[in-house]
Amino acid sequence: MTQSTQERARAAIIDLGERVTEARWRILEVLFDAGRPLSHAEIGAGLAAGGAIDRVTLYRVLDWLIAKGLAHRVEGHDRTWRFSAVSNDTHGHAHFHCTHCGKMYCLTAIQPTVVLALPRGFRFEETDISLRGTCADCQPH
Amino acid sequence: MTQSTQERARAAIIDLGERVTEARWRILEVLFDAGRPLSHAEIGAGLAAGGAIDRVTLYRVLDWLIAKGLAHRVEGHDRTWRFSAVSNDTHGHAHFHCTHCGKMYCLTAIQPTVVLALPRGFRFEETDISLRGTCADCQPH
DNA sequence: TTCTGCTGTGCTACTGTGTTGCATCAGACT
DNA sequence: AGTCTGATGCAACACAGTAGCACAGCAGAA
Repeated sequence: MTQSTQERARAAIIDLGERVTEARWRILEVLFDAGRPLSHAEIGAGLAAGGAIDRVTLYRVLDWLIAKGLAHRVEGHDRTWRFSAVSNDTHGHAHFHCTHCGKMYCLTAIQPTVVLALPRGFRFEETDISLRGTCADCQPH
Repeated sequence: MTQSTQERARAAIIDLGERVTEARWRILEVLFDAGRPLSHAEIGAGLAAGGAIDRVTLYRVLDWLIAKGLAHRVEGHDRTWRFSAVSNDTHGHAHFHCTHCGKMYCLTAIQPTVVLALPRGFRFEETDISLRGTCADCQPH
């Protein structure tokens, strides 16, 4: 299992024709394994087992993954970025942020419909829809 | 003009039966004058003219205003909180964040419609809808 | 108006997230 | 294996937000 996501990660970088460094494929592997947006700290914890990677390198690799289209960045409700591997549909899906455990989930299955109109002169670029609540793991019963 | 928002601010605090301190009414006055969500730094700048107020006090007064229902907190795209005076309809409106000048606007006139369904076991509490783009002041022409 | 007690304020110091500069190391190609 | 470019690690920094504690100012009583 781990082997397969590791190979997926390496293959994704090779496909771009970019240098396959340890930091890159290990970080991407963690993102693949998670399947949901992870905070910087969560990624760091996920990497710890196989030997820690420097904080700064982690930030730089994440920026690189985003620039290369392998990851995307979401903002949480706790003023920290979350990073997740890019799946087929990256755009237009909402995120759910659990106020109890802090975990974030992609609501990819759900296509939100937002009806909006802007004041004159405003130019729209992107919409973020985020939900707050408690996730299934954090329900009292 | 300034006189009237100042009096509005003092009156709002008096109505609660709470202590009318300089920090409280001056900060609330700045929020009333702005009419849009302000960052901590913007509020600080707005206060500077009449004598600066300590950073920490500013945070505490803002927390107090929120607790008392006189202000609400919005998150921007730059990982900082924005604070705005509470108007008639506080809930359910979207926010617009200008990627050029960083200013945030409330889209109170617009009632967004979001159609969403959650995975089993998830309990929903609140939705945030935020738009990114360029505001009227920052258009090229 | 002055006194007094409570609580709000300011100062200092700290945490955590994210960034910058620079020397060193390692991946890819020959 | 050798070389070169660019990625990594380290140290230091920037900035938002928070905590503890002593002092000051607001509001009610004398």
